[in-house]
Amino acid sequence: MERNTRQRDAILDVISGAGRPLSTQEILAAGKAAVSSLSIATVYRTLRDLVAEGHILPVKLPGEADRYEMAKLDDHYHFKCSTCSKVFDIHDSIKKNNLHVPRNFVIDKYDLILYGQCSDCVPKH
Amino acid sequence: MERNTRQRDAILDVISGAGRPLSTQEILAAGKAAVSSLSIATVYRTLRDLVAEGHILPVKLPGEADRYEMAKLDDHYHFKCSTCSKVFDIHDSIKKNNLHVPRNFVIDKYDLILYGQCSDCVPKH
DNA sequence: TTGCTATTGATATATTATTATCATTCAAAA
DNA sequence: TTTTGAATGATAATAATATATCAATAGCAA
Repeated sequence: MERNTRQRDAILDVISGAGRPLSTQEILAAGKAAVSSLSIATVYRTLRDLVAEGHILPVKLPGEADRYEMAKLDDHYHFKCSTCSKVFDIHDSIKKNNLHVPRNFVIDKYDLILYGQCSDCVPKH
Repeated sequence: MERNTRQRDAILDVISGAGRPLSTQEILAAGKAAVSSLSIATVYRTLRDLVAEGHILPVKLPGEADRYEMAKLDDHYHFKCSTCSKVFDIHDSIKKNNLHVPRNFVIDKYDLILYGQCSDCVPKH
């Protein structure tokens, strides 16, 4: 129950080569360059398996479908360009002692998402 | 085309009295205390109108339906309790010069969401 | 009060993302 | 090579929200 298929290789290559989280449609489109018959069903199935195996992680943004990126990246948060909708990794972290919560609340983790314009979409002056 | 209905008043009262963002189901349940016939369709319609009029704002969390809170609250971010699923306002902000983005990226706004246990759900020692 | 019509309640429908189904294909063991 | 069943592709089914429909109700102006 574990075969090395061209589809699976293509999908993992696309994600590991992207450098930013990709949507299922981006993965489908880029994967077709390697396997033109690639189907969206295979994309979803393979993503589910790769997540279960710990190779990739879903990136969740409010009101949007999951994107995917390699697991085991350094601490980072995400930047979404409001114009082109691409999401970028920001390799940085905020210090937990900069976060203030009410008495007796306990923080497990946080999600920080920045919104704005990426360098390709910011208006040139 | 603008009537003051008991339903609309009840919904706005529920939101303004909550002190934290509420889901549509929470609004429906709490609103029924004032108008027992209240329907989910009216909740959605009224929320849409209240957003359009600028009275309330949607609070978006990854992978979840919108919650709603009063507009024009001070700067704050959100804390979601992983146990009871309630979302709380944290009246604080992070300084934009603590955020680092690539050259030529421009930040418009950010979303910070903390996850953990609220005071009601944190295990007592 | 009455009458008009915006709003409501109940429910059907739309939307969007993801999963299930199943005949066909193909990876890989023999 | 041949064989076998896991994986694929195409598409139907599901799930979870949110919107549209429409007869009945109820604000509110006269």
